[in-house]
Order: sequence, then C-alpha cells, then structure tokens
Amino acid sequence: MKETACIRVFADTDHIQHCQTRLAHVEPALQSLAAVLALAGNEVRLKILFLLADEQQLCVCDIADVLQMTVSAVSQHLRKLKDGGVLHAHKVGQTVFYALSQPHLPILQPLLAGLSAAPTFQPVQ
Amino acid sequence: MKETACIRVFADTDHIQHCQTRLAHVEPALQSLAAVLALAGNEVRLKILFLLADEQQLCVCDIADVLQMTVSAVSQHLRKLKDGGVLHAHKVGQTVFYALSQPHLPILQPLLAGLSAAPTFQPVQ
DNA sequence: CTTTTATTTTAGCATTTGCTTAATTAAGTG
DNA sequence: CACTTAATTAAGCAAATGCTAAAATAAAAG
Repeated sequence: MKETACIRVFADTDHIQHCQTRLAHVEPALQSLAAVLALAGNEVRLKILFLLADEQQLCVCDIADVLQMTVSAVSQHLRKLKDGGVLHAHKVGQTVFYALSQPHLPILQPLLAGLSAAPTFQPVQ
Repeated sequence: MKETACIRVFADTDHIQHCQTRLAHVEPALQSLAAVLALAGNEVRLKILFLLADEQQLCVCDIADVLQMTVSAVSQHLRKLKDGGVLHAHKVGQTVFYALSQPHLPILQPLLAGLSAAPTFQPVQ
C-alpha cells in the first residue's frame, strides 16, 4: 500500500528487512517506553515527577501550590501519570498523596537524578 | 493570581517555598530534558532513534521503507528531531543521511540500549 | 444533616500534533 | 536542456492535548 521505495542501488531489501525484524523484536518494549517518555515529556508533568523524587510524596494541593496551577489542572496531569503506571496514590482522610511508582522507576530515576546533578550549566549543542 | 491554597495545617509555606526554589534551580535543565523526552515520546520517532542507534546512519528513504511510512511523514519527524538537536544530517549527492547527534546522547543512549537488553519480556506491572 | 474541604470529573475550547496530498527545491542523468 | 530522483515544504484536516470553569464525589467537622 506504499510505493515509496527508492530505486537506489545500495540500500538493499536485506538491509531494510534486517531493520524491520530488529524493530519487531523490541516493539512492545519500545511502545511502553514511548508511553512513559510521552508522559515525562511535558514540562508540568516532569516537574511533578522531579518534585516527587525529592519529596517522596505530595498531595494534589501541595503540587498545585508549588506549580502555581489550578488543582483541577494538576489533578488531570496526576491522573495521566497514574494511568501510565508512573505514580500511585493513597488516600489519608480526604487528602490524596501521590508518589513515584516502582514499574518505570529504573527509566525515570536516572533522568531525574541528572537534573539535580548539573543545575547551573547545560551544554545544549 | 491563584486562590487555590488549601487551609491545611500541615504543608506549611516553608515546604512549598523549598520546593519552588528547588524547581527553580533545575528549571532550564528540566525544560531541555522535557523537550528531548517529548521528541522521544512518540512511537515513530523513538523507532527512528532506535534504528539510528543501531545503524549509525540512514537516509530518509530507508527509514520510510523500514517504517512503511510516507517519505514526507518521515521527513517531518526527522525535521523535529534535527531541530531538537537530537539528530544531525549530512547530504551526499541528493541523499540526506541522518545520524544521532552528540548533545543529548547521554540521555538517549541508555534508554535505547535498554530496549535491546530485554527484548522478549517486559514486566510492566 | 448541613457545610466545609480535597479531589475528581465533565464539558468546552484553543493549540498542537501527525498525517495526507500536492507543490517545490536540489542534485543527478541522458 | 528536459527528466528523473531524493527530499523538503506547504496546506488542510482529524485527532489529541492541556487548560478553564463548573458540577460532582467524598471525607470531615459542626
């Protein structure tokens, strides 16, 4: 359903197929990773993750105060993070505390740690 | 400009402010990281990054063939990745080869390497 | 039981995203 | 030069995103 193929002499079909099988092998893991990165690839959510890495747990209200955002807006971000398995919540009275969840910690921890490491300078490019 | 503050006895202003200064310190690095993760947090783009980690360099045409996508669609993804400093391009004749770029490699390399590591099973909760 | 507090959920809306299709730019080739 | 070929760009559009404002839950407290 695609006639995109170049007529180039190099770039044989073997090479293409090798790449495709290689991709197929990691497909599920890659999908999962993409989902986590998509969640973390939002400034507000990354801030939330960073804060939780620091503070162990925070309630919605606290996070809203820190980020100077609506409780509603924060709550919606927290929901996404929870649905993505990045956070988990536990309720104490009427207060809901959120904390980083195990599953994707091996991926997120290093990224968050890297932030505290080099706070002042950032050699981008 | 926000009256969200809870009346809770705990969760003092000091704590909130501590979090805010903590965030302020990493703000630039966090912004930069969020941008990279947003780029990588797309399945198609993550596949491209994974392929390039494997193959050193690929032309637009090859990638389009491997991913079974339009050259145009792929080109637009490549543009984003290049603009984000994740990839760089070099032209040979009329062919443009893309390759992973240095700046954000320390962030991406481990993520991509992790994919090849555990190909078959993925213990996501 | 009514009221307050913490949070979630819903609806609406402006932006952004990612694709398709078509046109455009470059670099060869005959 | 006209004619492919590789890639980019532009326009259009459906779907996803992230917010606001308002309504709905839920747990205390009076």
